[in-house]
Amino acid sequence: MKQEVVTRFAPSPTGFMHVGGVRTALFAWLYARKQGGTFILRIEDTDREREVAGSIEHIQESLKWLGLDWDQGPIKQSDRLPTYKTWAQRLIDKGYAYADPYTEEEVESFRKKAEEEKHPFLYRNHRPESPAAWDGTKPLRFKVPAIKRFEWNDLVRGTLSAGEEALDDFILIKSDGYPTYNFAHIVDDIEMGVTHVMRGEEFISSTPKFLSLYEALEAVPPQFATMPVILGPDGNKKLSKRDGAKDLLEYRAEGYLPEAMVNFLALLGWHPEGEQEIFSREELVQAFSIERVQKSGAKFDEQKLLWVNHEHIKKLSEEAFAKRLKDFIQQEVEPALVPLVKERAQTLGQAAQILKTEFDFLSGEPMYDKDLLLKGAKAEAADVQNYLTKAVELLSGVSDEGFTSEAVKEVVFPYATEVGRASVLWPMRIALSGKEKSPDPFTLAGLLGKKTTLERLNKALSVIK
RNA sequence: GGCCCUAUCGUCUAACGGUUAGGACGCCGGCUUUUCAAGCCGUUAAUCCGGGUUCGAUUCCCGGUAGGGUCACCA
Repeated sequence: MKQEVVTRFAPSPTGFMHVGGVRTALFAWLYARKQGGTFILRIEDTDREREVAGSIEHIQESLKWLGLDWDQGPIKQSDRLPTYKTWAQRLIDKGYAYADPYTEEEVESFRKKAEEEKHPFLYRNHRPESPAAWDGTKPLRFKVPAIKRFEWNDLVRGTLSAGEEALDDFILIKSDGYPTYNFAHIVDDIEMGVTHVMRGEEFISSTPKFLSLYEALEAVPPQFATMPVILGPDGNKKLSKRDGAKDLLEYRAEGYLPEAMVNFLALLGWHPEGEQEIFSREELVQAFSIERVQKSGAKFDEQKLLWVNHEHIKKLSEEAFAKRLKDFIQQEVEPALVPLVKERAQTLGQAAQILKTEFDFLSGEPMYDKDLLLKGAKAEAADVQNYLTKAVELLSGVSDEGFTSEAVKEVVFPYATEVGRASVLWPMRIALSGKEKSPDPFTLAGLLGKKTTLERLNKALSVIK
């Protein structure tokens, strides 16, 4: 009988969605979807101090943006306190849990001493001989049943192991009545039937504790798949908020496409067979496999993210891109400009910027600068004047209705080629756009129409004089 | 300090004992109907070091080195 795959994403509500967490969520989601399994969203809100209001909405919005839908949840651990108490009681009954008799200060002094002696701190060295019954005012600690070496399989790393030092009597229930992560996540994974746990490297060293707890609870542990870390752009440090890591939704605000983000994140620490780089969400689901997840950490390279994003923009139809851009800038976009912006902008943010600063030639009255008009022209002012005059003359011969960019090109281009392209086309382009950077003069003329085109050319002529 | 993990171009990665070590991003250069963008073509660039095993190691083993993780009433 094949067991159905169940994965989960279990963030804590800190108000910040870092890309590392998102990538872990993505892999868990990809695997669940690929296997036709279940993906659970669970909120690990057992630390009341760190909880930030609105986090749960923030998490859900982030996942929705990326298109990572969940089948169950959000399940809040804070709603399940009685459950953890029940499971804790089982451990107490079996003699695998006891009340911690020490004060926080006392434990702290043990820790300090161990640190000074350069030994790892192990609470179990201070295990009380006959602890009082747990009344809920003191932390409840797990009594590790057997101090031994652990070895287990990781779907990404292969066989992993740890010595006895990794085992300790950790806290199950805090003195405020809330369970710790160490306890709650295991109870939940058991109750929710989680089969595959995707998680960060930082949990490798605590795995023996988890395994020990599974044994005490007589439950079968899930499969573990350790994800590689995502590192900051400089150095080898983990990408963190402190080093300027952005919240996921900041990328949305900058105009990245969710499918591009998913594509980029999937390729950070995973690679399918073959040399394809651009994938749709569905293609990723098809191609995904845990076996091809990378072991070593990967740097988050925004340059490549930009490229991936641009590739996805290029894949969009003009209509689709126009719709996204409109939604992004919250205003209508001149249809004629859409294809021009689409090939230039790597993000919707860039598109908005280009529209505002470079492609405003349709509306505004260009300001002319003689130096700029002549800058790229490989001819004297007097010659340029002659060329433009001739261009005006040629364009006057084109009918109003037939004044398309193709028609403009047809009459101007041969002439420009004859006398020197740059000498005609550069000043013409500047005359029409007023900008050093712009689309080509034919496109501009077609967009502006005959009347405006001629007006602008004449005005430029008067400036050159 | 203990325990643990990792190691191919600057970056993301391919090559699961035999390749001129491949691709992509970026960089640089060139081409294309002027600028910018796009497009096309091309150049540069890597197996951390030392031992084994083997006819043959990027690949397997051991040891270094480097980087990282962890040792919370945080997750």
